[in-house]
Amino acid sequence: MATIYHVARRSGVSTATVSRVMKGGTGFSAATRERVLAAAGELAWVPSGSARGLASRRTGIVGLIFPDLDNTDEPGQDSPLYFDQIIRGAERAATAMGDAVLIAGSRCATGRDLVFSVASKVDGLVVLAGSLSKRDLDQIGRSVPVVLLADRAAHRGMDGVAADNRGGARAITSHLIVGHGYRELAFVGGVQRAPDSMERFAGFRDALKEAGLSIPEAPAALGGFTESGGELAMHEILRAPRPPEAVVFANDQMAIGALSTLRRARIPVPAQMAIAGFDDIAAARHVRPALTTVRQPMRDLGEQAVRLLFERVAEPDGARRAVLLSTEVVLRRSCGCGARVRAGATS
Amino acid sequence: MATIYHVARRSGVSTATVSRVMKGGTGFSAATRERVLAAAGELAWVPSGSARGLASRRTGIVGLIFPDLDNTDEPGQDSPLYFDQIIRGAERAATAMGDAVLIAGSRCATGRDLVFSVASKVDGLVVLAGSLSKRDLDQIGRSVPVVLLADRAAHRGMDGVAADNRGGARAITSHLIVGHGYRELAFVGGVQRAPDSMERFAGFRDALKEAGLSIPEAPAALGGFTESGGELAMHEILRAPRPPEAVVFANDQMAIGALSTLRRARIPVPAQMAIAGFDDIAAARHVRPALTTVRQPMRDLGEQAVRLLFERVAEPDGARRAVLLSTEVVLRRSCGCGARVRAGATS
DNA sequence: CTGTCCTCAGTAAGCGCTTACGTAAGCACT
DNA sequence: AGTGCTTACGTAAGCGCTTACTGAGGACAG
Repeated sequence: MATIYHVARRSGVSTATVSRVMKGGTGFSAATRERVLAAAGELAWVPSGSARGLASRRTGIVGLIFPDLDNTDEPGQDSPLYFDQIIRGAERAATAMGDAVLIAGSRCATGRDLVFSVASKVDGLVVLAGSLSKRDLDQIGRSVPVVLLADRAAHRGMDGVAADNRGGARAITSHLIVGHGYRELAFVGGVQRAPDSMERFAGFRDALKEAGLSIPEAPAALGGFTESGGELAMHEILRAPRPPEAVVFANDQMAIGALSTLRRARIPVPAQMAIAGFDDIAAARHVRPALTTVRQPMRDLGEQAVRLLFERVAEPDGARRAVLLSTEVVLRRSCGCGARVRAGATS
Repeated sequence: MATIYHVARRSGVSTATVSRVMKGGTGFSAATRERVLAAAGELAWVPSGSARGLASRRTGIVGLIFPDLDNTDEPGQDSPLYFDQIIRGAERAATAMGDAVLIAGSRCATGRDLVFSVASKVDGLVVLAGSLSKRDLDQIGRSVPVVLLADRAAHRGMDGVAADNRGGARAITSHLIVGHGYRELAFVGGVQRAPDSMERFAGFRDALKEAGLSIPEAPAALGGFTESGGELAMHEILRAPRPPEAVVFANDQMAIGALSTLRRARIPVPAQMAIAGFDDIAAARHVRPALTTVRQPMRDLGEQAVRLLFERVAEPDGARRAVLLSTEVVLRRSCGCGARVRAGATS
């Protein structure tokens, strides 16, 4: 394999000049530049990323840590976390700065080690909520800059970006109340104490309070964030002496499961019961009735997180920042809206 | 930031020993090991990936090049290429070997440069079909091992893995003919000369020939792989004096678009016209009628590609290999099947 | 003619690891 | 005591770049 020395010799300059040309800075003539580039081309030389990284203390890579990339979803199922959109957003922001994105799931066999190995290869890390224990997070934070993604509680001294779950849930619930006049609403959570679910429930309660309706202490049911969980949750709700007019789910998957249950029970949606989800996964448009939901700006989340990371890398001691991205209510049939209309954004 | 020297001094050993301990090999006592690990922990030391890479000529990273990660899909739309599944498969295989995955899209502003920059940071590259020109591919291939993903034509001297598009299309078309007795079939392609589309069309023709039916020269229409393209293609097909009984689409997106057109035209599916897609995207289960389609083993593709890459890295001069992964017909309502049943795999 | 500044380019000292090689000590067996 | 093997560890030479420093030469002002 060719090295910078070969290229330098072949083009008759020093390695310093080759380096300068490759970095694209200044300090060389046009003629020199051409000679160097020609030599590099002829030798098919690609500067070693490792050597560059070592000498310049910048790898040109940002890391993205997911909780469980390696999960065993049925193929053909949506991932509840929209990994791909986040990755794309991150990739876009990184590419704009000439960086690449290294990804890793933390929940696999060798997860923890992997994370540390990734940390050693990057200039900074974007960590999704739930990927790391507080301890590991702290430890990692001591060796590279970290931005938390979708972690409601900005960790001590770390930057964070998240979607406005609470505002989104409030907005969609208000739409149900104000736009359609429902007075009996229920909320279905994912799993006990899941931060996303709790925030969305808080937003749900905000809207009820605002409308002067009575506020439940806890979600009417829990569905584990899955379709089948949503089916069961809906069964539970139907068992109540007086089922609600509308129910808000903590994510789309559960809402879609609930739709199946309702179809089987021959309960017309939205005529007899209105349904709303959260996330706007791809399937939400395709189920019948199409699902009213709240869109999370997943791609923007990834993009902003990486931007924040760059800022932190450039200025390690700047003030920490917590960015909150607004969500968007997407109105479809399941809430009772006739046409597909989009409401404004929250916050 | 701590270095190996600090750790060595603190634990009273040489850097060589620290290195050996970190690599997890042999050549040190248990007591030494503990001392080193303790020192490393106290100093929050993470070995520099760059330095490691430079000294050992292994970065522990595999690269994944996509054509257009940075595309501007509507959020909430499926990506036609199942990027996330491929990424997961790749990540799984890489993680199993202790490696991480670096991803990059090649079609963005700085795409080409990015690809070369990625090439310099990895031990090998998995390149998706359509990401690189033959020239660039050759050039990259001269500096790192490359495995082609989903590229029908294994490039000179490169390993490749792909799904059995032709076999899958043949299988699903045969099902339409043999299973349901349709004799008038049409095929809708994506874009002119798109390799995937052409292979699937070839499989479609195989099945017709096998059944002794007359074989069209070209697809009945082209839909550009998008939903709206599928809607238009179906309009075109309906304009024919005698529309077919069944139509096979080169991907699910177009088939789903076609379903919309048919619903609006009040043509019952599958009663009056049967529909089949290709890919088994998430939405295929959710549209009504649910879409009969062919599942591509996307995750396996990613996994196999990375495995192949490791083999090539380990043995640079071994014989090149081309792996063909079988596809699976997924029967749902849109072809005329009553219940959701799964047929066997192809090839 | 001298001093100053600017441009283009070379010299060489690292960057933080890995690893080939060397050494010393311990042990078993002559 | 000598030989040979094994284990445990240190020495030091890189790996292929970047960059601070230095310098040569030319342009230009005084």
